[in-house]
Amino acid sequence: MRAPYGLNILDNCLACPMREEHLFCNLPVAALQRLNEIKSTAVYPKSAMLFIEGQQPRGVFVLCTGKAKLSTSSAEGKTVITKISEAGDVLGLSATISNRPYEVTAEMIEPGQANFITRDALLHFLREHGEVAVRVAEQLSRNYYTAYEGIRTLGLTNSPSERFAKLLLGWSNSPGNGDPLQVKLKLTHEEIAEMIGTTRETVSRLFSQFKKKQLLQLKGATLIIRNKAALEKMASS
Amino acid sequence: MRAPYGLNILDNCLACPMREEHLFCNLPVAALQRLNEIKSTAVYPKSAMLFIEGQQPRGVFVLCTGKAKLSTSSAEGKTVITKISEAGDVLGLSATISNRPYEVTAEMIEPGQANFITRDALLHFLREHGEVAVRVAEQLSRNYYTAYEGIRTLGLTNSPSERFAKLLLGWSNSPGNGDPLQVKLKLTHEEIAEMIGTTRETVSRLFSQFKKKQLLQLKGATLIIRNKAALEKMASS
DNA sequence: ATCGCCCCGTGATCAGGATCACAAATAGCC
DNA sequence: GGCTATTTGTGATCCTGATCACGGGGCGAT
Repeated sequence: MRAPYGLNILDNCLACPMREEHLFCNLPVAALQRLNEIKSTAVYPKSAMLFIEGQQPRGVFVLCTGKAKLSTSSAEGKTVITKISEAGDVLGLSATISNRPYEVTAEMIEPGQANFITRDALLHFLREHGEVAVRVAEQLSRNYYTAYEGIRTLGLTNSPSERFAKLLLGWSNSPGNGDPLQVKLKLTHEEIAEMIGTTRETVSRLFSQFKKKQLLQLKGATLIIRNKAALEKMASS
Repeated sequence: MRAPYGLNILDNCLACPMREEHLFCNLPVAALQRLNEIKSTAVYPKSAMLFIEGQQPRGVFVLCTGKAKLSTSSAEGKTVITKISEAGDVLGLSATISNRPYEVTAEMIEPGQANFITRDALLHFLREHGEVAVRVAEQLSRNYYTAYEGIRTLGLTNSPSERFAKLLLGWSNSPGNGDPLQVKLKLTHEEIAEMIGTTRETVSRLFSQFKKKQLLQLKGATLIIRNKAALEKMASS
């Protein structure tokens, strides 16, 4: 098996090591077998676009490895990142289900593999396998909750510092990862700014301030949280 | 049939005059009949709470008549209104499906009737009637899109005036209603502020400015849009 | 090594809203 | 019809973060 971009390919969903943790992948064998037949697999380099905001939905992408950022932009070039997707996420689901244009752009920020399922194949598949439709509804609910959290933080929180604190805590409470106080930074200040609705400069200043206040520390690209309690107080202020 | 709060009760979904326009109500007769059996009907006065953010989901409400506002609040009492729900909307769906706490508070702002379906009954119903599960997925996708729009406007738009213009245009393009240039105002400035993430005072000033600029006009509680083109330019600026 | 490109840090300025504080107006309500 | 409670208009002040500007640093290509 070729390994472009230095990655191993997971060709068979049934043999996928992460199958169990992934909502959409942890299916009855029969369904998964069928899924395995209708999917096509590809590996993407960094900054590859899986799909672009406004395109007619071609189908869904199941992210197997790597990370992607989901973003939306305004006419004037301002951008918001709505989510950093990780392995196991299903991208483009709501657009594909409802047959409306993709509402976000999905761009790889870490190279990885994604399985693609065309809209037609997916719809057929869902009709055949009712139990999967429930998964779809679950995933949609999840997406909704995430979007919803976004609204809460953007709407209820007018200070960038508060949102910044929230973001840092979100990273440190990363799921599965036992509350690490160290996080590898993978986003540029610009991208962080796009996540919390502020500017690059402000993010830069926030890092400075937070360092000065002993809330955090930077070792190269590793972020160390020094005073979690204080961050939590800021975040919920 | 009693008519509390001056409203007629729609007791039978099959005979509902608005059945066709409502995504969740326009079902095959067999399914609707069953739905009719498992629902319970109630009429709510203004400012009645259907459910409150954080509560365990008891089930869903199908709004038959009237309007409700969906909102979420922070610890410090700041509030965002995420949506004004109209007849035909299904409230509490994602929370009920995923069995997570209601993520918003639903409060009637115009008295009306709602049919309630318990979580258990709904889940049974969905299993029996697969075609309805598709409706649910559709409705969830819809909700997602709405939430998503919220993020876009809150995140990409930092000026209240822009968001205000957007809101006005949203009203004037109200669905089904052939682009009326007149809209009956039903929200207080405070509530409008909560929709566009600003303060009551700013909304007041925005109305003044927009009137001065001949963009709109007020006749009592009726809003008349005077210069739609200009509003559109502001909204997409 | 050198160039060029993208990131990052930080200063100076500036404006738009948040906030506070009243007064006027309106809407319900008995 | 009058009375209270809510809603609205508007002024004054203040302050945060957006914007502009520029220099330094890292890193990959050639």
